[in-house]
Amino acid sequence: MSDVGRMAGVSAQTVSRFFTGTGYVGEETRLRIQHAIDALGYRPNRIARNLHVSRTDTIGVLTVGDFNYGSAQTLTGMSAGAQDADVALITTHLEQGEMPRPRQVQVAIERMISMRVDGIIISARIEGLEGILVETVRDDVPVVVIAGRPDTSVDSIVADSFTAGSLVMQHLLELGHRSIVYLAGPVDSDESRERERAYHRAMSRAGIPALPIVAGGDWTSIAGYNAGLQVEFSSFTAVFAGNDELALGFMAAARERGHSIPDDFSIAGVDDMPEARFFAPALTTARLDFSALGRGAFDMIRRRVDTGEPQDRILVAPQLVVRRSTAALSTR
Amino acid sequence: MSDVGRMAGVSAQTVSRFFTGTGYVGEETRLRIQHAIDALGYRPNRIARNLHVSRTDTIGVLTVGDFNYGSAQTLTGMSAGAQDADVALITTHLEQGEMPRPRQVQVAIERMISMRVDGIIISARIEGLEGILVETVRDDVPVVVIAGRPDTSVDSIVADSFTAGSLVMQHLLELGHRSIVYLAGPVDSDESRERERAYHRAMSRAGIPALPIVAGGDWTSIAGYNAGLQVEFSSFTAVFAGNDELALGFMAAARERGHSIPDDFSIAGVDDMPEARFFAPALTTARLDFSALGRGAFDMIRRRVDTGEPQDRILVAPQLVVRRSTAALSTR
DNA sequence: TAATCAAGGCCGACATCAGTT
DNA sequence: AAACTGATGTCGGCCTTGATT
Repeated sequence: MSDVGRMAGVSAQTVSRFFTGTGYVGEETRLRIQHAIDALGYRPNRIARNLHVSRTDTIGVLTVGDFNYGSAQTLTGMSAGAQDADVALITTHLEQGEMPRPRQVQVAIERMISMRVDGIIISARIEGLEGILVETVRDDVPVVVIAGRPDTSVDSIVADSFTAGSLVMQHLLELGHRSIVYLAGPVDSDESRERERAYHRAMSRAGIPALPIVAGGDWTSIAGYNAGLQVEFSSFTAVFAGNDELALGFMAAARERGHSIPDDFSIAGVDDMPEARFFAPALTTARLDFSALGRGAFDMIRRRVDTGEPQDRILVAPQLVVRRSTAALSTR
Repeated sequence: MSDVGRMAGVSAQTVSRFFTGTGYVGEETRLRIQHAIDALGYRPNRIARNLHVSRTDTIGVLTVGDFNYGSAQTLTGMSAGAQDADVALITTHLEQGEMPRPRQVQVAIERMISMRVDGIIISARIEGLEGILVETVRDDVPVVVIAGRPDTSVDSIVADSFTAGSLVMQHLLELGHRSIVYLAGPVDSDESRERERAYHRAMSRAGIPALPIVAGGDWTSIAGYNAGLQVEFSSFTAVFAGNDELALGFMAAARERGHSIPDDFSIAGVDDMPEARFFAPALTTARLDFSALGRGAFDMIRRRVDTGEPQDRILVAPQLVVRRSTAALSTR
């Protein structure tokens, strides 16, 4: 910076003013400085700046597990927000290994704080997160959590899985189905549990005994496929799948075993990933706008950073999309 | 830091040594310092550190366009590398809008350099990238590009689309197909063009006139679907789809129009996304290991940062996965 | 008085070198 | 000599104060 100043015949302080816009810089001086910057190929050092300034225009993002449609879209949404706000995202991605995850999370957060991020978005359900937050974050930095369960003390945003499940269940019930089974996602997923809760409530409200939950284990199509290989097809007429991928795998297994959809049973998922409408048959599903979710999370952390005030929990509303995989129960 | 020193009864300098591991710190002093750190909840400020140290342990990642299976997996791979190497990723995601993209890219790179990243990974084909690199990066920071065309002057890594295409074409030809059509991805995509090149070479080597390219427009299943609505089905017996998603959409359109696969025609894609094996029918495809691609890109930029030497271009090898969507040409 | 610019201190760490047991 | 520790200067900006036109 002093080089630039020297070349432009002014002090380094004036060059600083040139960049920050603080104080006055003469028109002619401004030109000379700009000229010197170009000539020298000078680039301001954000690090030095951030040492002084409290805000770094940087948000930390923590994600866990493989990117599926939902999490990738969520990240896209956050990135869009960051782009618009001219903020940099520092992303840390943790695998879902057997390693002591809480420790990893702690280390990751610790480093983000070390880098003086303005805020942190945690885009995953993490076991014992509250404890980590209390112990590690200690209000040093605002945190927004994208997670199913309303964590009491933290700002949070989430796709409304319960309503999504309710929409699907209502649809299946209206079609006349009574033997409905829930194909679950990961057991430790709030989203899956919320959808399951919707399942149970819908069943009990309809006065139908709930069927045993079919466990997928994770959100992948493979899990759905494996579930479909083991399940007893005579026990149900409709499947509520925790997400579209599970539904896809399940349908493939059903096909292999000689069952046709929706003639033999109906099936519906959650998410409405772009591929869902091209499944065979096209999948009925509850659409979730993950891009808006990510965007919302980013906006939320920003507001929190700006105002310092706690933010109201946000639920991203689902929308039922009816396609060919669900049909009225045939009276056979 | 000086607070910690004061509390532990030592100078700030000794505390610094405590963290960096440089020089000697007495056993007992070490304990006192650790104690003070815990008591004060002190966290070292990486920003201040980076002001001094040349390496920031930070890599910038630039991505463009929506996350599909490939790009999401690539990001996962890079993140895994970063996690292992204890490096932070600063990600910037640009939408594929009509905005003057080169300008956006330039701004994004400029900011990364301002943040003093150790290196930059550009995970996309970008129009006029070489110019931007020359003009903006100016050797200030190493760059690795994930892109289809061997950019002469830059380190690069890419999935071997040409071989992938060749594998698929060889498979289709061996099945007896001669009327094969290529369902293209984005016109400005090197990957799609490489696959198309493989198509043309395979056809000419087999002494068969190439059929007109069917344009998808982008990589999405919707593009494949639209193409499938317009195409003349009597003109081919096999389809080489630029990727799995295009194939999915195309199959859905074919189904709608009363064609069955692989009886009426065969189809194969590229990628082997996890869903591909559950398509109806299961999709033959050339598997690409995007996770390894991302991992390789990260390792490459690290080596470049460490050694300063140009890295050899890496091609990630594909692998043919034969499933039910392709069958021998029936002699009708 | 208003516009413009310079000097010096400081942010929080680290390197160097000198000093102490 | 070896193990340890402290003082000083520096990284590259920004802020405050004060001087100059």
